[in-house]
Amino acid sequence: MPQLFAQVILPLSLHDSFTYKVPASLESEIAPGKRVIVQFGKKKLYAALVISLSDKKPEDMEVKEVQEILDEHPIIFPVNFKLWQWLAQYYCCTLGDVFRAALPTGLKLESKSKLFLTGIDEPVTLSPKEELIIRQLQEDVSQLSDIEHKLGTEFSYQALRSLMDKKVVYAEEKISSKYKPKTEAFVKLHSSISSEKILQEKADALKRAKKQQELLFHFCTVTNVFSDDQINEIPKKELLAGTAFSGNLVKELVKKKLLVERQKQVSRLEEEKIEQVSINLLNKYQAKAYEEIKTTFETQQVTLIHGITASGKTEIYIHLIDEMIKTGRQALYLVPEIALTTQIVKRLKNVFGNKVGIYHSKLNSQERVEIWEKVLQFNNNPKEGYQVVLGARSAVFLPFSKLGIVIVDEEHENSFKQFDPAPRYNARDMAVVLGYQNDAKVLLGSATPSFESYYNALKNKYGLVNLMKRHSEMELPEILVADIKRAYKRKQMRSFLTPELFEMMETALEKNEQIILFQNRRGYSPYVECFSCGDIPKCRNCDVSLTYHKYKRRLSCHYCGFSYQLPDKCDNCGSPELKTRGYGTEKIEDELKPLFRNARIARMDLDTTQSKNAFAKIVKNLEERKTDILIGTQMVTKGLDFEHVSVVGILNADNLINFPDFRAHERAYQLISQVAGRAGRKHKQGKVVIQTSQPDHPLIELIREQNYQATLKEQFEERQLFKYPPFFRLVKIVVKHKNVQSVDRAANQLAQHLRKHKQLVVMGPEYPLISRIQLWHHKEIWIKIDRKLNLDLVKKEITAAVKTVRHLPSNSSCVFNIDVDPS
DNA sequence: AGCACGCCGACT
DNA sequence: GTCGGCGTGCTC
Repeated sequence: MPQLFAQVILPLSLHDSFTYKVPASLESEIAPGKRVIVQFGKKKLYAALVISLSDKKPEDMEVKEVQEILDEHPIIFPVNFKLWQWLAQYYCCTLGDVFRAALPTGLKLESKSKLFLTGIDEPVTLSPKEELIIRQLQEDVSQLSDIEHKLGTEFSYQALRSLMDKKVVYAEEKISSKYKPKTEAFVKLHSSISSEKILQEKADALKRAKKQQELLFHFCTVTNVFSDDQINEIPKKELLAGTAFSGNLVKELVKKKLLVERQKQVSRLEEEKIEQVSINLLNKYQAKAYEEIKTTFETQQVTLIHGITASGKTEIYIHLIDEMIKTGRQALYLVPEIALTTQIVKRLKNVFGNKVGIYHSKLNSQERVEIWEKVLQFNNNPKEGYQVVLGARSAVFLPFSKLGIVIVDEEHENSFKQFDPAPRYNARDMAVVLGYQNDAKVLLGSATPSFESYYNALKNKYGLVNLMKRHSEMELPEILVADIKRAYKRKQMRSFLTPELFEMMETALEKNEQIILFQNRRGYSPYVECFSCGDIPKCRNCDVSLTYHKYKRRLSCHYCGFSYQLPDKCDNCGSPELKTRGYGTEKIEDELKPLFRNARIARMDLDTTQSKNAFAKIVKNLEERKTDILIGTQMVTKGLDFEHVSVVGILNADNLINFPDFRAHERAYQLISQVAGRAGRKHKQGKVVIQTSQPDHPLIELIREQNYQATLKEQFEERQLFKYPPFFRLVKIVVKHKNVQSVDRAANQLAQHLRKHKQLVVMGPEYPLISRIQLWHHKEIWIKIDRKLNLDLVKKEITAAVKTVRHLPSNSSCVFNIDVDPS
């Protein structure tokens, strides 16, 4: 038999795959899609993924051997790998990047250098730095990276090498599995006890060990032993729960061969007992939309549903999923990260029970591996595996084998786009590709569709279904515009509130109704300023002013996390008068208290939702009407259904409208509409107040009318004129370096190379809004690509240009990030 | 991403 | 003279 070789990819940002010899002993077991341990480079070990096998020996090179096979079955299917390849190509990244993004951490392994004492006790003289390393090893810290970290500048490679030369210390590469199945002790009756009679005899024999006898009887009661609905085996924990029996009694009974105890593998995923309910009936508008979607699916792979907030899209999704899974296929339901609230999760579990898996970033890596396996399992064992997955963007990578439908809710959300690291993918666009590759239907849903998706629908690339009726006879909210500037001039402002909003809030509170206030900035104030010299404290790593957080009394950078105690005098001139400027959510909360003394006020932003259940708690309090006024950032726009919110205030629309980005108007429209959608539930018309200093701005008027079509039209004209999506494709290249001159030079070189391709519109290089982040200087080049051009070819040219410039002298420490379809 | 190799400045 | 900085290129 000829020598077998395996092509593998590594979890590193490398373009090529690598070939390893397959030893004869592993030949029968190796297969594409399985992970193997290989050595790569001098000493590092990795879990690599086999992508193909061949018997051709690679020429002119030494080939190492596969050391071990990690998986019994492939962990991805060929169709999943097809998506990986598409992704690497489309987003101009390596397969290694995709590998890293796709697999949960628990399935990615990398060796660590570990140091050990040889145990030689001959007196050797050691230098102080050598002593330090020895001391760490004696304290049982053996991982090299830990020692380096703990000793900091005191660590020296020279000292380590010298210790190894003296044979006091030796090093080894260790790779170990991060995923350990969870086990639990289970107890069952000993197999020799085969009848009730034997059991009775054995129990009688225990009369001198009263406690043991009692426990045995207790066991028989809880397991219904020898009855029809007998439980064979129960968790020890459950057996002892609520009793005074000790674990030692179980041991005694095991010793006497009455019971058997063993460790059994259990799932980490909580199997809550959730009440199964039957699927809701659709109202006539929902039913009509549902039928329309099915009709479009006959001719279209992808359909967009434009359904206003509270029109009941979720129920339609559930009906579509239900229908699909009855045919034995799988469903993927994608939502933006923060929309993964208990509400949708609960609803889905209610309807689909344990067929549903939830996949999001708050899960730990062990739980993620178990979900991965359950999705994988569906192929061979549909009863045990997950047929429906509700997840955030990374759920597109789960190993589906029989995908039938993909639903992307809130498809306009930019949290579907991954910024960093590569692959910079958009899960909504990947969902469309998933649809084509798996012959699955794709439904994109939004109250304010992204202009890209709507364009595709208008061009008949996607089907389009409208749902413009709110359920339960709810009316659309009334939207009012309040002029901040005028109120200021007339000295009518109360703190940050215009008289219009203030009065509405008072009335609402009197009627015991709830209020949501939206402000797009967290912290107390976005910056502080010295009253005498005008100095504004800035981050020392980034090109931004520091945000003041009053509760922590700290100035902190929202880009790198750098923070320090608020100084009591100006760092520049020593004046004690530091003024806070602008409004963050924290300050709003602070100033609201004296204005509405009896109201219960809560805040929802990144700072108040860090702990695991904080978000759910805030939502719960609002639902249970323990909160009167909720102040929040973007977060309040997502998936919250509140019945008693009658007033929504947008505190300052100016910074949304004036944001220097071609999508600013689209975003402002979406954001304000989404927040506005929180107002007015059941039977009552809600009120929305938009505070702005530009009440006559055309966009404000369009938002007030909730005129999506006109906003779209106005923006389409502008985008066509200035060559922006959806008419042109965009690729953004970010050049980074710790040194300004180096970024400038490299970025200019790159722009020059790109401009050789006459068909490309190359903008820049320019400094972005924040030109330095974590000591790295940034410069951006934007490329506008005509949709008529061959995109693959253009990307090859761009990648080639980046490659050329990267290899130009002294550019090697420059970082080049290619971002396709930046958001 | 690591890691080694090689070329230049700082110090015993 | 050597140590160690970093810039460069390779890893099956």
